[in-house]
Amino acid sequence: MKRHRPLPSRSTSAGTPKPTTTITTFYTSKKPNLSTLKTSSQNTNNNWVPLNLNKSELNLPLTFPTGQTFRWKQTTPSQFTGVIGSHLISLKQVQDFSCQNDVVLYCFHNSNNKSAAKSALLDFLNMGICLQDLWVGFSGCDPRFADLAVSLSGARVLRQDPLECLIQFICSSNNNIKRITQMVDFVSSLGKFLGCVEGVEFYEFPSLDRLSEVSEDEFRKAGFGYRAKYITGTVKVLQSKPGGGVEWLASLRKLDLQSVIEALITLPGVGPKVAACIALFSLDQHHAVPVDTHVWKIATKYLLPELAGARLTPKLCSRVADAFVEKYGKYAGWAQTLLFIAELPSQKALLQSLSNETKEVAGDLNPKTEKVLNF
DNA sequence: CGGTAACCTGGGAT
DNA sequence: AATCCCAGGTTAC
Repeated sequence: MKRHRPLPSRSTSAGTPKPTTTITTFYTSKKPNLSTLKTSSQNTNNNWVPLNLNKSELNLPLTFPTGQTFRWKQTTPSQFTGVIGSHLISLKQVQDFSCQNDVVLYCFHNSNNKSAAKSALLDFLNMGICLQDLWVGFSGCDPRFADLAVSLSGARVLRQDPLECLIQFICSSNNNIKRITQMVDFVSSLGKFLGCVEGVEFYEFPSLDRLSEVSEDEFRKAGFGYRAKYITGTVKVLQSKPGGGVEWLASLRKLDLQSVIEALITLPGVGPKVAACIALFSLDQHHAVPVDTHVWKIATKYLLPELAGARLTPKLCSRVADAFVEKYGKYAGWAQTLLFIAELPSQKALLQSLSNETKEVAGDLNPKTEKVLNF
């Protein structure tokens, strides 16, 4: 149907016969020097501090590795590590036997200013919003949501830095998680090195100016494919904004969803889906609903069965988003997040095994299997 | 203006 | 072995 491997495209390396794929070194982004390494590895004796919440407000594995950020890494089985601004932070979930519940702890690896780091963390976690309250509402208007919520509690929407979010989701288009992560890692490595945790390197996200120093060709060599020109193009447009691109992005937080989407899709590489992701995950647009292939399947299955079989066009895209808002209200994006997670192969397997525990025999592993019975 | 064919890339299915 | 298909889409025709 589609797919033809045509002519070498116009813009890039037409005249340069590349001696095959030697991963050239880019912009030697200052190798981590010994002193920084030292300050960051001192934290094997770091102190963990409890956050005042439990698993139903924040479940780490249902929040970090589920596609809203590609910058956080699982550094131990129970621990996730990432960067917020210039703060290198780990979170981990442990059992608290005294109250029969899981507790989330945090640890600052490089922050002199603990209170600044703490407020940055709470802001990033969107802690001003009570997940349980939202879910009570969603469960009330959707019994299927209520079922899923029991097994998947604590799937929270983060409040990320807009530039960081924008670049990540430009990388995500028509792409798979593994390669998206590689690409985001490359972008990250352009920023200031902050330290290692469990052998994993962490960097501050690069500034717009730093990003503008990287050419389309360099992004291509780093494996960005046709998204290379999206990145350089978007960076250029942002830099042209009066007052600066970062300010411009931040100003979108005060606008209504429609205006936010319209503004974002003027950036190259940003269409309706990516715009909705940026709006929801970084611009306080809680009712933005990113409609991708997964959500489309969910919608045609449960929400708009009359559209089953149709292809996902931009128009239907917004129709699905509208249907979500109609059903779930002002925080429809948060509802979508859980429904999306439930569709992920990993979670699907988990839900399946949970049901099998009560059914003793592993039955149908077909992902098409409808909701599992709970006795 | 709405619908389709290209588009980088790599892994898995046919 | 050669193609096709898909992965949290966007763009240009």
